Amino acid sequence: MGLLQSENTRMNGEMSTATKRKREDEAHRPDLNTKRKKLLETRRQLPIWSRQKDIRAAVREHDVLVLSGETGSGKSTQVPQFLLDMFKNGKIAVTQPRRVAAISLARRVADEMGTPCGSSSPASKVGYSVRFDQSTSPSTRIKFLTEGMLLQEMLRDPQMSQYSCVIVDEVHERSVNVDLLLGFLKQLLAERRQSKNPLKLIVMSATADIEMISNFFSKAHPISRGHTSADTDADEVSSEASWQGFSDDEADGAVSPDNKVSICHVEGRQYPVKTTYLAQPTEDVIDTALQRIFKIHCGEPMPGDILVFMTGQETIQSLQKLLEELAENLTRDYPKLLVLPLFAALSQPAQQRIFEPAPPNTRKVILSTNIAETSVTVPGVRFVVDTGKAKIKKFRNQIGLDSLLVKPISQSSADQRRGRAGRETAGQCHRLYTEDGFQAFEKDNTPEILRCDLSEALLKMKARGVDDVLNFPFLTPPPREAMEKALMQLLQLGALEEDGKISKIGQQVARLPLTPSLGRVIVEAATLECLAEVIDIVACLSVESVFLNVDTEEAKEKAQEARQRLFRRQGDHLTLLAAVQAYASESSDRRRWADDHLISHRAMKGAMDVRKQLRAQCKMANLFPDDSGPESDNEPPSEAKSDDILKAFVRGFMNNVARLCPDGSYKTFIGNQTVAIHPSSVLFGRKVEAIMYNEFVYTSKAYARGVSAIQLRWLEEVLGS
DNA sequence: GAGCACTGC
Repeated sequence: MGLLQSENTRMNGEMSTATKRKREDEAHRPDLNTKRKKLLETRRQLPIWSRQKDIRAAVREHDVLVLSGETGSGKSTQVPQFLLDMFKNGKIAVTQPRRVAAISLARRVADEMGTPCGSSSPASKVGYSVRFDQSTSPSTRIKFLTEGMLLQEMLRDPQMSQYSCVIVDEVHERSVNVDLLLGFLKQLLAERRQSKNPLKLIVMSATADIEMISNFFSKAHPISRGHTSADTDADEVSSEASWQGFSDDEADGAVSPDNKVSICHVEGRQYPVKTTYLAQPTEDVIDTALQRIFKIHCGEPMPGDILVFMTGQETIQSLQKLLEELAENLTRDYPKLLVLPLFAALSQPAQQRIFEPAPPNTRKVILSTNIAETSVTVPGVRFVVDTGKAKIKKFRNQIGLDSLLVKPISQSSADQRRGRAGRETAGQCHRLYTEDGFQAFEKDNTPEILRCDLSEALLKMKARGVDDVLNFPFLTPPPREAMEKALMQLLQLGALEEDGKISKIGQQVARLPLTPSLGRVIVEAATLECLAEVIDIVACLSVESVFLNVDTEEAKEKAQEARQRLFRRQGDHLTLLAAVQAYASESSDRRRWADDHLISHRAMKGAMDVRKQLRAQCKMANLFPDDSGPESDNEPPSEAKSDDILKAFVRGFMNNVARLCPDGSYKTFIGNQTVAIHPSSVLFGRKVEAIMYNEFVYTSKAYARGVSAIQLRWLEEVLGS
């Protein structure tokens, strides 16, 4: 009752809108039903439709179902609906790696079920929850969430008691979050099996790795006998070849007949794609791509757009220039060519252009980074040209440096790229490498957990009560040294006690949507009484670059002039603070202000969202001094306060300090590595006693990003605290 | 004097 009450109170503020929405929904109810019926026809055509009984039986009889299904099988939308009536007392959670996917799947499933979506009506059965946007109702039965969101929920409610079933989708992408989730869920399954409220888990992944995933779930936990399956209807289990209870398959007899994991494969629906390779490896992939694009354009009938996978902004823009020059010279016998770049840093309207239909008699060529491999679906593509390379980030824990280098992609990544040509009709994939080259690729992408700084993952585990992180059930255990390095880092931050248990500070940090270093900065700022200011800066650091890149000399001068008022000699941190304060106090036209200052409006809006969230969380954690609200006054900080702000950052980034050497270079305080100030920094080209930086990235050389000038004596001061 | 692929809380 109390809970219900507060739920109502919370909704009160929006009552008028909510009531209005409800009336609208009721008026549209016949519409919802018509839509549902119409969609039912489409659903029946999906490959997965005929497998409903199998899937239900498997979930009834086993704790875990590992389901592989290629693109177009319909698994993400249908499986939750197939299972819904089996879980009368709890919700079904469905995780997705990306926000847009979670939201659009929720909308689609709501339409298919003939129910309103999310918070639009209290009767809505399908909702979603992503950062900054939670849309559920008291009647929500199926909830789509991002992986990170479910992890946060798990920290607050370790038993996940509101869910009877968790579906983890797109596991083959192997984000750190999905690896953590699966480890936690494996432990939770064992706990909940003993309870009145057992948990079912469905893991959905690409075909290649279902065996390793089912091994993961069946191995370390001993088989439980006689678990609840009162309503089992054995007749429903079909014996199709692609369907296996694990016992049929396991030759070594390690798993008993009533094991708890089953696997199931569902065919996808893709059009055939003809694949070609080079006979000889190419020296100049841009030139080869250029020639191949023209060969396709001049040789293949219309319609059919071309999607080219490349490594980054720079190569994309140079190929775009070459293509446009050559396209000028095309005779009237050929269709026109429209070249469209696609990468994440591109403005939203520029990205939208790929969805607009091309003018008559024009073929689109989309030059894209990896963004088109998973995040963005480009319509109308019949031809894929694949350079076989991508920029891949890897953390080197010995020196605490991220490298971001061009590397060959994996075979599964190459196949994913190829699949982009067969979504609407039969297509072609032109691989700009040899078949031997393809065979030499790694089979799968290296899981992120083997490539990243582990401190955040380990802190989350500690916060969930996993004391022995070295023996955590990892799908792919990271090297011991990497984990030890991360534990050392957490200890140094004061997030762990000497005995390895999580500290009070660690608990506070783990709840924040930040890396442990940035979280520690927040906690330090609270004691130095500069929290509001530090939140503003941290908010900027956790979004894409606030200051826009400018290409031309002319634009650069203009930007320099417009931003002059914002620049602070101490460095990037106080400059970001000045930018946020100026933006926040701009009451009339913020977009125009951003444009005038060559500041990304999108990034600034993102920073304001993060700021709001961090302020709320810090208030909840009582990090603000008594009665002082999180509202900063937008006053420029005094000299002393500026120093405190930077000291707070030094507390979280003690290993990221470098001093100026007589030869004019900067060398890290720990490890004596050479580091250059990144050209995007306001300190670029300046010489100061010492610098502190948030990121240490190796691209063409080792760069420091997010840089401020500090005094070396602060280090001792901060360490004393 | 030279520039970061992509997600997520």
